[in-house]
Amino acid sequence: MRRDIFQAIADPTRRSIITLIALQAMTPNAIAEHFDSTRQAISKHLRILTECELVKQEYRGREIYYQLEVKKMKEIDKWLDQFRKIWETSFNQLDKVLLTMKKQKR
Amino acid sequence: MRRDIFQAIADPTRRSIITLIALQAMTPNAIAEHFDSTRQAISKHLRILTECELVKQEYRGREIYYQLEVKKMKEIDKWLDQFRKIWETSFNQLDKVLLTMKKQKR
DNA sequence: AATTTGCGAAACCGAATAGTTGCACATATA
DNA sequence: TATATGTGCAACTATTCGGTTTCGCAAATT
Repeated sequence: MRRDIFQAIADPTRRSIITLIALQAMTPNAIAEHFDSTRQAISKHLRILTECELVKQEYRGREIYYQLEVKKMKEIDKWLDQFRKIWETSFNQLDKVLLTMKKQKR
Repeated sequence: MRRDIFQAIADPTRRSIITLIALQAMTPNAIAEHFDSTRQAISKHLRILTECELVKQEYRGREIYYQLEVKKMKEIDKWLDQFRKIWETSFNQLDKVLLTMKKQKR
């Protein structure tokens, strides 16, 4: 199923899960312990995160380890690029204005 | 009303609007011309974007000009920082963990 | 003064969402 | 072999979401 990564990170619980499994692979049960909702609810979140490839699974016996696919996060970073350019240039424009004012002062 | 910025950028139409008014302030009518949905639908999106302060309004007569508040986008960038640290390491820590797990498996 | 234009708000609707409970099933463990 | 454990899936529910249509109102235009 095709999933939107921005829709995936819209939910605060999912963002917490992402942070939780960023450095360590964890099982659904272990993850669920960090939240108030049921294991099934967490499982649903993991399904959504897996569907948009933000999270990868590794099967070990009856356990499944989930862990963040960090590379996928770059997509958000890439989308931010267009705005990064703006907030950098708007800073430059401010410098420009300040510079002009200094020049006029003389 | 308190709004979540991540929930705001979850909708593809809203992301398009954001890009559209990133460099130029625009009226709802002008924005709506770029989409298939009605002006009222766009107005709803603008309301949500305004509520989470991603967009600023400027009243001019009976017209209202909407423009992106670029600074607010930095919040997303800031959230990405924790993951940027991970993907920027030359030897991915995540791969390291996986390797350790595979070794323990043997 | 009468009409047109630009806008937001309200009421409504179908679809999606996030949560629950109750299962089925494979894998460990006794 | 019998039981406990880890997991995903299905069915159901309340709520939210994105869209439309209809309306009211203020500002511009005639």
